[in-house]
Amino acid sequence: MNSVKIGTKKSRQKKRAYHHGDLKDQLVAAAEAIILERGVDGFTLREAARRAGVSPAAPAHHFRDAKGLLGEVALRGFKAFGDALAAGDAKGGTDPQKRLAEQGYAYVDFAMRNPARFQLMFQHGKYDVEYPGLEQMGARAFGILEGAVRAALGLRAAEPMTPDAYGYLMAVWSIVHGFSHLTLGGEFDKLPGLQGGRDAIVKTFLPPTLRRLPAPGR
Amino acid sequence: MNSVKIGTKKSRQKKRAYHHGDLKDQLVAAAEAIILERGVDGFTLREAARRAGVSPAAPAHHFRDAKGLLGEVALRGFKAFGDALAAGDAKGGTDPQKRLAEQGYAYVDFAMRNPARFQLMFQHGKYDVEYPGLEQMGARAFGILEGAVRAALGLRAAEPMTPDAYGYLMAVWSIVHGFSHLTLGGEFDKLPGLQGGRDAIVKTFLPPTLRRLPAPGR
DNA sequence: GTATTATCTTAACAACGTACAGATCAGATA
DNA sequence: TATCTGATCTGTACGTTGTTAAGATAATAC
Repeated sequence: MNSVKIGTKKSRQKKRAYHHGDLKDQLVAAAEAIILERGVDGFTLREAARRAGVSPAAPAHHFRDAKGLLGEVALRGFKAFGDALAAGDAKGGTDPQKRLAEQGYAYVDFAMRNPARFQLMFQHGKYDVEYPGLEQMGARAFGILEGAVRAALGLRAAEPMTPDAYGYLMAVWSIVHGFSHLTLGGEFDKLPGLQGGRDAIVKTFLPPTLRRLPAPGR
Repeated sequence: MNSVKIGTKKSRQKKRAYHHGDLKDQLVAAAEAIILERGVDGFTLREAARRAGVSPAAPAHHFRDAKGLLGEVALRGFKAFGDALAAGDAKGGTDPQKRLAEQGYAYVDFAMRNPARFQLMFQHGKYDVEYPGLEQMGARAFGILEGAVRAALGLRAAEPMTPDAYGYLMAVWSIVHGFSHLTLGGEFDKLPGLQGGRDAIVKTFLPPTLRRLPAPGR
């Protein structure tokens, strides 16, 4: 009845071949699913291997150890995070204050849409911080935020950041990060009048919060 | 030569008695030492038992499980945290803005002085959130912060919090919490000109950050 | 003094991360 | 085509973890 495709290299085979063919990516996908379902602490390398259908020793050929696999997850997280911040920045157009506000919203929005990834990314003990490319990907995301702060303060690219600029940057970063962290931690859940889930909370309270960001004094 | 005190109930004995006598507190002390040395993830129940000089099964008579022990640690953390916030509040005197700023400083200062405890307290998955007394101790600490916000907005105790008041509260909480979390996470370490350790960072940059807190609009 | 209860030990179990040796397969070389 | 080489995966095993069950010991109550 059904036509059967067999044995071609890329076709889905009922019985998995001895060689998996796509193990690395599937381990990453499994890891992301696990931390989403069970939290960052709920991750185990063996469970990831189980979901990919391989033995517990198989991942070692693609990642140095469990923290290495989570390093790859963090790397992809910072990539997506940077992209989200850049998109927010672009959405802000030429108005420096709007760029900053849009980036702030994008920051929190990313955390809401990627809770497990976000929480992993800021738990340095959980993954291999030396994982190749990770540091620069994090620096890239940070740089996008710094760019908007520089613009808001009228600093050119060559100009060094002033102490006041650093203070401003830290204040902006602190407020969006704190908001994200507290929301994901459920700390705001106790507050009454916040029915409607996290999205509603963000939509309701983030704009006025960002509006409270200090105007640049320069 | 030496006079020997033996067998009195409270005296330190070279060979520990079969009954420990002070196991619960020593387990808590050991747990706090471990998370300080090795991070929250570095904690193991067996290591805590080892340091207290008892078998791995002994803690079960004082705490339901490992998360229960960390629940006690978190409980004591929230107690000390609330005390610190209250002290800051008192230091602010009668000026509502000063009360709030002093509490903000106390918030960050607590995190800097109790990094492991602070990080544990805001990692709900790590400890038993149902641990007796924990929820109310957390609510107490939160209430102290809310009190200063109410005062800053001129709200009486009986008066309900307005949506704007909640927004203000969340902004204040977010900024001090985000600052604490990012500092402890080492995220600010990359920023140049911040040599001198965390204490220096706080002393230099927290005051201007707090000065950027929005004035109450009422 | 005896019984009860609280406290601790010993022993065991399943799950974990990881290392090691060997099996299997893909692709290059000849 | 045949063989070799390296990459990929399995099977097995070791030490560590949290937790439980059964028994030993000491403090307390009666």
